[in-house]
Amino acid sequence: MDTHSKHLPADERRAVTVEAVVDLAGTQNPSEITTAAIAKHMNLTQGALFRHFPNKEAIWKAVMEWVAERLLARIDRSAKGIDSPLAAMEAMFMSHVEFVAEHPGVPRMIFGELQRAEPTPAKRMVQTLIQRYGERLNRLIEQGKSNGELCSTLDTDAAATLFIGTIQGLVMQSLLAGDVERIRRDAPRVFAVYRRGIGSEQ
Amino acid sequence: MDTHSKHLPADERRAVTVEAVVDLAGTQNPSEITTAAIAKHMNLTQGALFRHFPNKEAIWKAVMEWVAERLLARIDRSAKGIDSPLAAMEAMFMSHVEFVAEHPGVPRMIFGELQRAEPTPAKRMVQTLIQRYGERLNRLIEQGKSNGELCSTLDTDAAATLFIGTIQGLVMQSLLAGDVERIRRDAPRVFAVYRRGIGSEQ
DNA sequence: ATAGCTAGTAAGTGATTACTAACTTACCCA
DNA sequence: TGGGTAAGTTAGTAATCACTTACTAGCTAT
Repeated sequence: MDTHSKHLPADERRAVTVEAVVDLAGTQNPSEITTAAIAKHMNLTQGALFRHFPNKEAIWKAVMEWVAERLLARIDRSAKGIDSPLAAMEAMFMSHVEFVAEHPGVPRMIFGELQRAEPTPAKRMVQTLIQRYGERLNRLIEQGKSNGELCSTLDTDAAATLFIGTIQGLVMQSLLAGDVERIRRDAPRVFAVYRRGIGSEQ
Repeated sequence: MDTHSKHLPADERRAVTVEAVVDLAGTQNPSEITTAAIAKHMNLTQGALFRHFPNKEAIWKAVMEWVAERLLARIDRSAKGIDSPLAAMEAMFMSHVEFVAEHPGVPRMIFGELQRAEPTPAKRMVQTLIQRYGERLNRLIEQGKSNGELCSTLDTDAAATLFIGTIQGLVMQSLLAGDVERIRRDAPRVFAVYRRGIGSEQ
């Protein structure tokens, strides 16, 4: 695992770099992560980073690619084989929460990237990530409506916005309390309220 | 209004500074707002800022004080005289949304401040702001439960978390679309889903 | 009117930043 | 086994940052 070999092939070094950034974002403000801090965290000199990335922007792009890939794969896997759209949404929610609890830096990076004024490559990556996320949600919600599991008069877009906001609210609470674990504990209770808001039964 | 008088009394100059920061945060990443940018935006030299604030941290503290004061006053005023707890919550929600639409930089500053690692004065101010916000919500939700307007088995903390998350979700959507106006348009539809999640009737 | 003070300017300072360039080390294959 | 290359180190660079200092302009009270 943590082979103490210095010289790593370029692709491995890039992967390690991405993980270092994700790691650092878990404990400090993403916008304050310097290339020196990244290098130090992976026992490398700062200059060596620029053998593998043309500039810092490219590092952020790679990081957001990593996030988009892993998060979408995770929620897809969690919902796979679940027939009930509502149950699939719950599985997506919980696996998303689990992902965030494992990588607390992720929601910070996403939000931080979104509020950039300039359309950086990393920002565009985040935008397509959330767009794809939204597509999956919309599909499930529509299925649930025709299925009868979800309220037939439900506003699909509003429900999708609220789904993501629900997670965002959990993240804020964990930031407030300075306690990442809290997000795992609160997630089922908050999702229960959300489910009631979109469900048909009662 | 925009008196072109240079020399301003200290307290007025501080107020103008705070407004400049709130303004700038509406169009650029709060963590990238420099003292030079602040000064330029208010037609002042950068050095002059330090006549009125000991350091940049103090500027941020003043800004978050401004936000906390105005936001809490706004939601208090909106809910005042409304007997129904649920109606009061809706009024709070809409006035909060209105506040955010007027000052799009506010949620960015709040989130940005929250994810600071060090407990800066500004961060503490945000924490007490959200704490007070939460108290008001908890009170209303409890009232609504005993009142019969809200589901009697509702998880109060979860409902409060989701209330804030609902707004956070709207903010994310507006950041994604790069369209602040969107938040006003979507707010009623998203709140309707939330209301269904906490309400008793159906 | 002018002295005293407040507010503003201009030009710095050192620290920190992303990025570079010259040199060195380790790996791999002919 | 030695030569070429990929990867790492060291010591820079210019730019930018928050903050300071020496000086100046303007308001106000005696």
